[in-house]
Amino acid sequence: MPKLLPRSFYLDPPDIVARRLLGKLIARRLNGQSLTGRIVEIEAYLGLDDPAAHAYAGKTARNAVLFGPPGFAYVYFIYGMYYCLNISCQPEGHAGCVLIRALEPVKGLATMARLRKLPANAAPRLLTSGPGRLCQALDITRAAHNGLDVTRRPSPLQVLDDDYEPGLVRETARIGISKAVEQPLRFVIEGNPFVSR
DNA sequence: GGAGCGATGTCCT
DNA sequence: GGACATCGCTCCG
Repeated sequence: MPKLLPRSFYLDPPDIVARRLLGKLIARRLNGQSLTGRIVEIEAYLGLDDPAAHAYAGKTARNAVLFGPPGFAYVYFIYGMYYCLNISCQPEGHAGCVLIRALEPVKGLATMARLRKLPANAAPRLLTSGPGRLCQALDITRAAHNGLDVTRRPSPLQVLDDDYEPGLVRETARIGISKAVEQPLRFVIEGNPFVSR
């Protein structure tokens, strides 16, 4: 039986937490069904000293969750179309987070395909490989999930540990940003086909 | 299989 | 007004 990750799991700096979250499960409870995916790609965003982070400019209404306690979902709307899922890290007052960039779909693939508006037999790679895609596949929105505690039971959004051991972890530069591009704060499971692009 | 680009809402300057 | 932690579509080879 997978274990719910406790709040203490998220107390450390984002790069530590990001690496440690690889291989863990995101479980989305939707209409009595469980949509589950394994984290295979993730990025760390630091606080006030990371120009690429949303928290860089200081606390605003949008990013307030980042400055709160660890273990809470930070969901934001991007490019007028997509949502991205983050989890806050570090003690209250420290604005670190991790961005979930890709999942390996585990359970509920047919529902994920429907939510992505793809045919039921669509390639699994198209379901959750990318931060915008995985939010669509799991029906994660800012209105419903921003500020949600992911360490609580029950919850529509949880992070679980099923003792899966990821193989080799590769560390790379982050994707899609224009500032602090050189920092190696992206972590992927080496060779996993569900890593984005 | 890769480069180029348009779609489209929200927030900050 | 511009930037934006994206995606899917074209067009080209």
